[in-house]
Amino acid sequence: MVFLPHPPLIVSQAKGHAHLKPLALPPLGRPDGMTTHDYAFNRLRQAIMVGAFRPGTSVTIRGLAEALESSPTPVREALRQLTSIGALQFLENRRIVVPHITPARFEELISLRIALESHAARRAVAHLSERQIEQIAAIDDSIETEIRNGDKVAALIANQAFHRMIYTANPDPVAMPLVESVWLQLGPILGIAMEHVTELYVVDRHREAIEALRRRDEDAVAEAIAADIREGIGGFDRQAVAHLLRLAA
Amino acid sequence: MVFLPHPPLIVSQAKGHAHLKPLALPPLGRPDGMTTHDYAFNRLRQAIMVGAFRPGTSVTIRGLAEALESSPTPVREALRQLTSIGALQFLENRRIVVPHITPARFEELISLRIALESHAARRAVAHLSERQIEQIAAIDDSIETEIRNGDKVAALIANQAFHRMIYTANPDPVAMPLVESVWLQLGPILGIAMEHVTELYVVDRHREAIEALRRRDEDAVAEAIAADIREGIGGFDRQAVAHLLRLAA
DNA sequence: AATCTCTTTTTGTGATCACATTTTCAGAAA
DNA sequence: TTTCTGAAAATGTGATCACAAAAAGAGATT
Repeated sequence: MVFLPHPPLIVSQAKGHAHLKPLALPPLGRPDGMTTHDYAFNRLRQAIMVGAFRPGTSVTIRGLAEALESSPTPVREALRQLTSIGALQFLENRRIVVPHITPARFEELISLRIALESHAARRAVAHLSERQIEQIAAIDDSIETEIRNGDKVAALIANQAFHRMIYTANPDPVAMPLVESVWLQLGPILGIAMEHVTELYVVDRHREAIEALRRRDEDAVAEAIAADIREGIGGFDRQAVAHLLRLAA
Repeated sequence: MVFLPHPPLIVSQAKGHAHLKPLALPPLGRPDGMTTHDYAFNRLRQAIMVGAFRPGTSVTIRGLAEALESSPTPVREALRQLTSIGALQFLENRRIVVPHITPARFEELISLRIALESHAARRAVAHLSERQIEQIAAIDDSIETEIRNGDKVAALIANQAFHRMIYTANPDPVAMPLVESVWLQLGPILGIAMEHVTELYVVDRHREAIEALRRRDEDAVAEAIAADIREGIGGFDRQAVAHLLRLAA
């Protein structure tokens, strides 16, 4: 597997949003052999998940094709896939936009995250090896490192890796794609939050979860994950969300 | 909206499965104005959800394009979307197959259905109007009618409509797409089961759910839905699933 | 009969083009 | 200044084609 370097990706916005500065998509290695479509899909997905797009942003097939140095066909496939998992939305008039978020929808998504992830965590406990638990603890350390470095995106990605590593210990991780779908839908507001939050702090439910994993205590793991979400991103109340959305508008 | 009639759809299987008889996809109206891609997606999705494809079946882009009287481009988009929601799988060698199911994966999917749908039901209770509850009761009646008619597919679709109507009462039904993803993944084994189950019987947890809805008792609704799943399709134990998969192989 | 090899066919991929719809925008009219 | 109108540009859609990889099949060899 050879990883080709890739320049930062600048996406020109649709004309109606010309006042917004072009977005720089985080670079992402492209293993050779990977199809153009797959590359486009993963690149966009990653960008949305870490909040590189604002709610309501509209993108165009040709624009992305140009940014990714390819043609409309594979990009359109990638965009269609992204709509299937709730990351994008094809409107009636065929424009492609990042879905808007309302406080109510935000609340639904958080509540769904809690239900889904505490379930996924519970179903993973029995399958985790001691070694895997130590790797999870290591990821948790890296989160704090990234926070100290002030690299919010890196901290966010590490936080997702923490959760993902737990859930995918299950040999049939059927819940993982659904979890990622919810993450993608929360991505845009997360991006806004990161712009307006000066200091990231880590909710220390991770240690609690790791301890519970070591004890193989399914209920405690599920509860720690639920609390982590509730006190983390879930801590935004309706007013805070509405405020953030106003700031971004 | 004009609905055009459409002939039954015969999908020629990939060569390696030539011994299987061609599958007839249930017809589905195509509103004019609907894109070719959308039509292909919905038609295939519906077919998979009601068990028209066996696990392991492989499909080809050109084959489906011919069956749908269109070209590869929109079909490929539809197939890519279907993989995003777990209904299909692109293998390493680029063949497109209906995912295989193992007893363990089946169990995970059922357990996920329970977690997801009892959550979705709970979050819908407060939003259901009296009128909607009566409509749900009417759908439940239609399920029994279809069963008496011996129309398994119609009964299955009505059963899905019953669940869907509850969950989508939520004005932000963010869980619904995830629920449908799980339904799609269970579709193929459901199709096998229907071929080998002579008599459909309805688990009478639906009445229980409806009663709980009338009382606005969220816990009781969630528990009734969970029990409905557990005692319905979830009632297959590992042995039964393994047996069914052997029969289909 | 089973295995290997080489040719033929099938299949997924992605670029391109024509078409219809939508959006944008300049200029006229109120 | 605001609103309306029509031409020009941009955009999504879907069919087609060339290419490379994979699968299938025929024939030879063991």
